[in-house]
Amino acid sequence: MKQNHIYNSVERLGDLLKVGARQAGAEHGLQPVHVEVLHYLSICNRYSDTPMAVTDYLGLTKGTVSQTLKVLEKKDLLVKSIDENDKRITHLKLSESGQKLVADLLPTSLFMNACAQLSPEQQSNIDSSLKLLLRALLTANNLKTFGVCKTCRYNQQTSDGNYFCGLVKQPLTSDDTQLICREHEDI
Amino acid sequence: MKQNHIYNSVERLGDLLKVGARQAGAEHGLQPVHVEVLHYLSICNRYSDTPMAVTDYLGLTKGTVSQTLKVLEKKDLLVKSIDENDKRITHLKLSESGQKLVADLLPTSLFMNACAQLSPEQQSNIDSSLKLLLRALLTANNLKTFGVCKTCRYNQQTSDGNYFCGLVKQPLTSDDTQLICREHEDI
DNA sequence: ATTAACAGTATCGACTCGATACCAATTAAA
DNA sequence: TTTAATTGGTATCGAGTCGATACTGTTAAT
Repeated sequence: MKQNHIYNSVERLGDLLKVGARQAGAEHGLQPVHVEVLHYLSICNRYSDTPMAVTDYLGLTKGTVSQTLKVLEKKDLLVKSIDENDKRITHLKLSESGQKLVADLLPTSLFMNACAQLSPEQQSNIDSSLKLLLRALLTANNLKTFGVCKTCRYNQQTSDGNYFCGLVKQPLTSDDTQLICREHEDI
Repeated sequence: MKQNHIYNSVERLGDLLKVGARQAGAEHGLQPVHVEVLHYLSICNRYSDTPMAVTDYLGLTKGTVSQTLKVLEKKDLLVKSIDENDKRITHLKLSESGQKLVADLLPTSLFMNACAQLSPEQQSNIDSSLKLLLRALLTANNLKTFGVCKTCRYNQQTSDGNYFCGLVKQPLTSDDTQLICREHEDI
C-alpha cells in the first residue's frame, strides 16, 4: 500500500509548510492563507490575477477568498483594478510592499534549511516526483492545472522565436511564459 | 532555483489534500484538523497517543489541540484514559466508530484517483523522494521525526527474532514496530 | 427583451488558533 | 524534606477563517 505512505508524507509536509507559513506570516500579522495568496499573485500571469482564479487555485469558495482579499487590500499589499473589457472582472496586482513581503516570506526559512541539506541531484529527483504526483492529482480530479506556457497546448512559438497564446490570441514575452495560467491545459 | 519549484509543489499538494480532507470530513461534521488527528491516532504507538504528542506532530499549541480533542471525545470518536504511572498524562484511543471513520476517510478518494494513474515504479520513486524531503525538513529544523522502529536507533532485535526498545526498555511485537513513535530518532 | 450565467461582495454562524492564565502531578534543587 | 521549577493538560477569550446564503451588477444567450 504505497498510496498510504505517499498520503502520509504529503499530509505531513503540508502541515509543516503551514507551520512555517504561520510563523513567517505572524511577524507581519498575516494568516497562512494570506501568504499563499500573495505567493500565488507573484507567480500568476495577467489572465489569472483575479479573485476567481485565486478561488480555483486554493480550492476555497469565492466568498471566503473575497474576504481574504479585502484584508490584503486594507493592508496595502495588493491593488484592485477593474478589467477594461469586462467590468465584472477584477485584477489583483501586488503593491510594492506586497512584492517586497513575498520576497521576504518565500520560501520560508524552515524550507530553505531543508533544501540546503540535499544534493542537486536529490533536489531534481524530488522536484520531478512532486510534479508527477501533482499532475496526477489534478488531472484525476478534473482540476485546473495552473501550469506555465511551456507545458500548455495553447502555446505556439512563432518563426522569429517569440511566443503566442492560441487561446487568448495574444503574443507573449519570454517572461510571460514563466508564469502560471488558469487556462493552462496539458499538451 | 529548484527550491522554489519544490516549495510550490509541496504547498499546492498540501492545499489539495486539505481540500480533500475538508470534503471527506464535512460529510461527518469534521474539520480537516479532526481528520488529521484521527489519522495520527491510527498510526501512532502506545507511547505516542497523548495530547502532547499530537501537539508535536501537528505543530500546533497544546491549548488548540486540547480543544480539538474535546470535540472528538464529545463525538465519541476517541476515549481518554489516564496513565497509571504518571497521572499527568492522558492516553487517547480511537473508539470503534473512530476506527471505522478513519478507514472510511483515508486516504481520500481525491488521492486514490491520482495514485491509480501512476505505475508502481512511479509510486516508489515518489514515496522515497517524499521521505527524503520530509526527513531533511525535520532534521534541519530540529523537529521530532515520528518514524517507525525500523529506522530508530533505540530499536534492538533479540536473538529469537523479537524486538526490544532500548529507550522504554520494553519488548515490542512486530505489529508495534510498524507504528510511529514520538521518541523516534534516526540511526 | 428577457433570461441565464458569471464575477464579485456582504453577512452570518460554526469553528480554528494562539495567547494567557490556570491547575495538578512530577521532578529537581535547596 | 520542604521548596521551586517543570511538565501535561484544561479553560477562556479575541481575532480570524471558512462555507452557506443571499445579493448586486455585468455580460452572454435566446
